Amino acid sequence: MAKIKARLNGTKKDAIIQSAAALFRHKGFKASSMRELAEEIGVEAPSLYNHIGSKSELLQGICFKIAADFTQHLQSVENSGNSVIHKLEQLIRFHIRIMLQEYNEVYVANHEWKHLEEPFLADFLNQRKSYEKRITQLIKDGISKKEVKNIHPHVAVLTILSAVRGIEFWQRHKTAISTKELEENMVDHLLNGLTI
Amino acid sequence: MAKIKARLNGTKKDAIIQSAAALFRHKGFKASSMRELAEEIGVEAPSLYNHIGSKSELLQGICFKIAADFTQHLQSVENSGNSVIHKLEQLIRFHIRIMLQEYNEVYVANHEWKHLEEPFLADFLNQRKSYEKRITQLIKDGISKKEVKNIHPHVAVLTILSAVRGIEFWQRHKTAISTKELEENMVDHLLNGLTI
DNA sequence: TAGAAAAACTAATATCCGTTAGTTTTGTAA
DNA sequence: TTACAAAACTAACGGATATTAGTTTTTCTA
Repeated sequence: MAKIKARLNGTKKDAIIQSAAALFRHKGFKASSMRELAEEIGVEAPSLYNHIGSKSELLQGICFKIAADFTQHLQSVENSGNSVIHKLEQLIRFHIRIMLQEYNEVYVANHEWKHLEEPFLADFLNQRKSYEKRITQLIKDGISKKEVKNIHPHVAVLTILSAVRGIEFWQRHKTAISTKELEENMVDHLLNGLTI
Repeated sequence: MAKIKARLNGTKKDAIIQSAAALFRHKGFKASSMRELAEEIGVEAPSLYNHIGSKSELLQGICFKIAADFTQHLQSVENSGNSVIHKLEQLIRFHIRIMLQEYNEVYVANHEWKHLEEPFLADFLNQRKSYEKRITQLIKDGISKKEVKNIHPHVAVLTILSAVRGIEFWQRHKTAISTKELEENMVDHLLNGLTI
């Protein structure tokens, strides 16, 4: 029987990908070896290849899974009939939650995508670009509806997406503040600013 | 005579560090080889060792140079007698400027520090922590002086520092917007928010 | 319980890496 | 021009890497 334990739901391949995400997050993709990954799972390195195709494939699995999650959520936000500010709030909250929930995967997608090989690299970057573009359009709509101040839309998107990525740092202080408090404060800051 | 050209001001070692920063930024530290670095400079790999001690030393040079720049600037801001909001503005503007000015070095310090070896890794992380802590204290002061809204100070610092790091992405669109416009918009967004 | 399929193992390979040793070339100063 | 020092070169080493081939063990199914 396989020594590689599948999580209660999911294949062994999924279990490997999950371990890989943790390892890649901790050491970086290039600095992570298949031998290390195998050891963490309790198996010899070549045994991994009964379940996966290659090391690169692991990175691809992680990056495209996360990209799909974000794209799908954006789609549903766009389709909701809410105000622009409310849509932005939904997006910010989703980013924060998925960052806390699937920390390793999101971190890897954010930091290690450059080690994707073509044509996956180009595909990934296109998806990112399209995601940014759609949020930029959202802000433009907000400006023309006078819901949002007349700010440079692309700069605003950049500011929001980057700020939200910073939740990565929060993993260290997880106990010091609740998810809810973190969410409320960051949403308030990004939408309403710091001044009284 | 040396084929390695020193920049008009600076030693050959400095020229190597500068090339290393560009290479590490583009491919990541672990994925960058000394042979690649040498080729970019127009020399064989072993020749580099007439000027530098090791690959690790290059990363150290980059990371600690940037850390020192930020710490020094924070010191001067703390010593200025300005209001808290103005101090925050100064910090944000400095981050944006140095990010645009020393892009490669800042990027590497932000993304590749985890490949520092001990005791340098611990030293670097301590400096980061201290930097964050001092800005957190700044915001606390602002709150008690009623200059800043009653927000969670650590979350605010996180939001600002992360947002500002996102200028990295801006290198791609450099022509589309001026530094000044970028600065004004981001400062306005982070201090005053998005709503009208 | 027998046979098939899945998944583990060992051994090995070719490649790449940072770095050292030893030598030769180049530039500088007398 | 000669001697010294700086910095280039070639060759090579020891170690790590992802992956393959071939074999044995384990597990599932009938």
